[in-house]
Amino acid sequence: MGRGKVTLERIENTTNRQVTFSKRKNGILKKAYELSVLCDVEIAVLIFSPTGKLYQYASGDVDQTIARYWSEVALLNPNKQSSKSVERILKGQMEELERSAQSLEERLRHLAGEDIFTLGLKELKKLERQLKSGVERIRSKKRRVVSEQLNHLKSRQRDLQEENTQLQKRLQELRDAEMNWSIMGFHALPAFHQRLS
Amino acid sequence: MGRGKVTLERIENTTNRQVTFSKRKNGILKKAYELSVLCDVEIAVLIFSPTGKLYQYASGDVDQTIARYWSEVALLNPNKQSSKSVERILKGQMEELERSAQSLEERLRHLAGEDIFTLGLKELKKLERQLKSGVERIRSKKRRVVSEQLNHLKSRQRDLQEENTQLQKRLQELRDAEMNWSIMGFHALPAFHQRLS
DNA sequence: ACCTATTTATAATG
DNA sequence: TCATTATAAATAGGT
Repeated sequence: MGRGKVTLERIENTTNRQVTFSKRKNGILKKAYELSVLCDVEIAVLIFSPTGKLYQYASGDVDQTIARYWSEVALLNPNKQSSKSVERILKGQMEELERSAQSLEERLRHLAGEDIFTLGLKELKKLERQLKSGVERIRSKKRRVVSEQLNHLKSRQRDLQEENTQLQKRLQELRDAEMNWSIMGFHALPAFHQRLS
Repeated sequence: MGRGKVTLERIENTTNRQVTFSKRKNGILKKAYELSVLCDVEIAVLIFSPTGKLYQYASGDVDQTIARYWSEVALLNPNKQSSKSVERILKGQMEELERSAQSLEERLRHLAGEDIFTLGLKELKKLERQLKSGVERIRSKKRRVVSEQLNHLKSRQRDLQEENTQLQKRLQELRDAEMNWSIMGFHALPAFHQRLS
């Protein structure tokens, strides 16, 4: 919508691209706001400009929307929660736990209902067994949740530690390079480019 | 854009609201796609329909974009209040789970008490004992492990993340400074010393 | 779901 | 970056 028709590919002219970004970003954020008001829905938009700046809109709390997203995704594919974020995995396991607790409760409701006086001893013993195994299932799930939480946090921690080490190293290299320039003049500048890339 | 001008308030007619939601949702997702292509930017859109269904678009990986959002937000407010929100939500769900387990236990106790005269006394008492001790074991273990170890690890993780953010920032500053020298000559060198210190 | 009158977004331009 | 305007695109209301 404009004087020329748009072709759906990266705008090569930098200025045009930035101008278009600015305009369309505002457009999307406005539309997101309108949708949330008109239709009373939860929406979150995250945009990172070419220069890395963050623009966002959220009808409510961004974090809450993200949490909701995680729970939804965890429900949709319970198997793919492998190497993703800690919170997402936690959330998925929570949902699983909740489901199993719910089914147990359902069975309890049944048991506590009017049928209880009609049922014979055998049936009641059977229900007892089911209850026991249900509780045991929950217990083991909780155990698994705890151990997986710890494992994931530990591995995340290891990753961060590793990353920190690399960053420190990089920073030291930059300091070394800078020192070389100070001492030797600026002939080493190209080396700086190499170290940075 | 349509035959009538739109007023920015919740559409009360349910059918209209759903139709409008469907249309505008598609519009926003399309615009998000176009923006990502035209301007080569990272963007993520999360929409939850009135019925709770999730619609989304992300130029790359949603989780990665969310991760980038976290790091950016952490950089903007160093008081790191944002990441606590997710924790709060998860904690709330933990507590909900705990409450549900508690009510489960109560129901079991109640059930056992009522049926004590109808059924085998010994067996029911045994069941109750097992359930009580089982639930209590779960609860205490979870309390101990989650609130202590996990809390500790999470705070360490936050510290590391914070440190990483600072390091990244520092690196970026160095890159910026280097770029200035390339462009403007080396007049800015003293500033480099300041930035490093 | 499809149509089309209208509104809205925005590309080009100054 | 800001304002204008011609035009493309989105969509409200209707079928």
